[in-house]
Amino acid sequence: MMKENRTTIYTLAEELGVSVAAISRAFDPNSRLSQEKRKLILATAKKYGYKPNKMASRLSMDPIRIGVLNFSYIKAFYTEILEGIRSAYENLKDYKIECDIRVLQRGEDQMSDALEILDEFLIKKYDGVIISGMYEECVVEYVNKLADAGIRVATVQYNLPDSRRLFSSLSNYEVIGQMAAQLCGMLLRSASCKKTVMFTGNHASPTHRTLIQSFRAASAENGFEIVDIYDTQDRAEVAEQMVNRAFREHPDIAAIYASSANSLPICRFLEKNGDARSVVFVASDVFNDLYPYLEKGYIDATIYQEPFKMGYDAFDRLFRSLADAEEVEEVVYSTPRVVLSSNLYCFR
Amino acid sequence: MMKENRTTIYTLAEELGVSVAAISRAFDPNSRLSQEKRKLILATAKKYGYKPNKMASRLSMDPIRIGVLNFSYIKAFYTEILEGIRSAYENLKDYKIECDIRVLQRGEDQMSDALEILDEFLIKKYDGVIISGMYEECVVEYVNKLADAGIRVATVQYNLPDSRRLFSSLSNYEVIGQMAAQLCGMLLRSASCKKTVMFTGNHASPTHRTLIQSFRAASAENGFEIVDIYDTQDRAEVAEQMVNRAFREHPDIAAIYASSANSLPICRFLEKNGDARSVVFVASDVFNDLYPYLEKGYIDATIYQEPFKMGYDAFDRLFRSLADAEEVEEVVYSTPRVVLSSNLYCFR
DNA sequence: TTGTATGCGTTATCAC
DNA sequence: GTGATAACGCATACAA
Repeated sequence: MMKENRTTIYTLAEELGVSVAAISRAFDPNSRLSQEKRKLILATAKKYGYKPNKMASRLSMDPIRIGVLNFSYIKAFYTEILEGIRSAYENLKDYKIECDIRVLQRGEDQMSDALEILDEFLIKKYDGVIISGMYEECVVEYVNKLADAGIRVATVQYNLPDSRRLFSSLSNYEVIGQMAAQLCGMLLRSASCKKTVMFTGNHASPTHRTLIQSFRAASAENGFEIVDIYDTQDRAEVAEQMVNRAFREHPDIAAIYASSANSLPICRFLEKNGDARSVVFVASDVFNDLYPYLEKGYIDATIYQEPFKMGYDAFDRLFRSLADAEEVEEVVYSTPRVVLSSNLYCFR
Repeated sequence: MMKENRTTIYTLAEELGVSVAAISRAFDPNSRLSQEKRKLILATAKKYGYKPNKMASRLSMDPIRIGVLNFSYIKAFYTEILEGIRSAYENLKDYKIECDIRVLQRGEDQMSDALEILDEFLIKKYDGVIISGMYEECVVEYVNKLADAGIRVATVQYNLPDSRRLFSSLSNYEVIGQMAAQLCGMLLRSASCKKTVMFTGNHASPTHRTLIQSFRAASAENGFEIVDIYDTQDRAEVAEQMVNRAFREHPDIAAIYASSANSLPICRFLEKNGDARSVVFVASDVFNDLYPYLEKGYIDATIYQEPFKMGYDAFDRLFRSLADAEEVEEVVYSTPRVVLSSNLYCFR
């Protein structure tokens, strides 16, 4: 077995007749080192194909401390985001990361509790903070306080573009709206009546505003007409009322797009109405209670945001930004998936 | 700033009055250590939530050496697989991995060249080997030789279930066939004529046999009829002949499913024939030349296998199996995606 | 600015 | 079986 020829700082130091410290410093832009020496080192490093081993380097450094605040809206959805964050942490923790995860629930906990936690993260001088599920204006100020202290903030699911967060990990709602429209169009292709209604979540959230706009814009080119849009306010009772009202006001509905996870009341309505099976129905998200309706054909397709991936990406990129000083794009999007009964099996 | 309280082997060693070596050994099942001591150590480790740092441990061990052999069939597809493998390597190389990647091309290189490389991997006593794009019977023997030498073998894209490979990273062709059928059914929903033809790649490969079977099985429940299946032999000229023949033999074709990446000749045919735009067309894979046909609407949907992910998963899991002695499922599937013109943008 | 020495968390080698 | 101790590849406090 041949002796391995790994090139390390020692190899380079010897080769160039400098100290290992010099080699090490050459790769840290904040480290003082003469221009020429740095240049020389970096050049020969490239020649040897040498890259510092992040593992070994992190080993001799202070741990990176990351705080996570999850203010859950729809529980299942945010659970998946959290699982993504945890999974990324699990994959990266050998790099000496400490992770402080706090989970609050809208309804049970108050916004003030959430903001208090952000202040706690500030006091503890964490290196990075991930905020998920918060879009309210009042959060901006807290994010900026963190940023002022040199703490890098990532947001998940909501953008907070007016804050000084480092980046956001988001669903691409513009694309989702277009996909929903195209699916409706495809399913209505040879249909005679193409009247379509949309059921949204809470109109107040930026999410649904984008979805409405995008779905509406794409309706024409996909050859159908949106006759009405109903706000379910993300509450089951309201959704139930709305679906009844919709079919009363438009008895000849040909297609439905539900842009929120609040689609079960609609499913139940369709199930009760015998011939409603022929109504085209495009839903959102993937969760347990939805499965039977996809399998029975009440739902034709649902669009999945992959919240796990959103959480994973947020943690992963925040770490890389912290550890490698890697540049991060301001927004990273998850790629929405079309889920049908035929591939549902892959998601359960 | 508080002093950090990381628990390490030293913490535990001190706590239990044993040496750090003992702690280390406790986590290696092959290491000799008295039963009671091991038990005690493992118990208190759990109490402290201690897990050995894989990073630091790999640092003091010999590098893990992995050989990769890519025998490309469709170039674009295998390039993506390779990129996935490279990306996983990039993410994991801090764990002291050495990676020897060999790329051959069917047509230019011979099977014997490929097998020779496997023998070279054997002689070099690599720890793991990844084989991608090889399904022929003769490969089995070589895989088994590697396995005999204690080398763990993973295959990508083809299964080789009769060999003693450790696991395979595959597309789920059964699901893909069902998805294609459901998409055809959806697009034909209100159509009067539902005659469908299928164009496959090389019938010889296990891939297309599965796809045909799965697509055929799902056609009935999706309400359409398969009137013919044409083998394009994965060659453009043949595909061109076949599509001409298909429309000659069945002038009233309502839908087409092309299960191989060899779908461009079909696109061109449809483009030439004025009213062919109304023919339902479900294609396979995502690559540059396909974009315009999706955008113009000749292709309604294409099913993407995410070869990048297949390569990534293969490398990632092989490493974990090697480094952590983690159990690996025998088969890991990528999750096929539905790509439409509306979300095509996410893939280019 | 530059070099020396030490530590990071773990395994391997060698003694006992 | 068990315990010291030298690596592993790198960053940094400290000294020069």
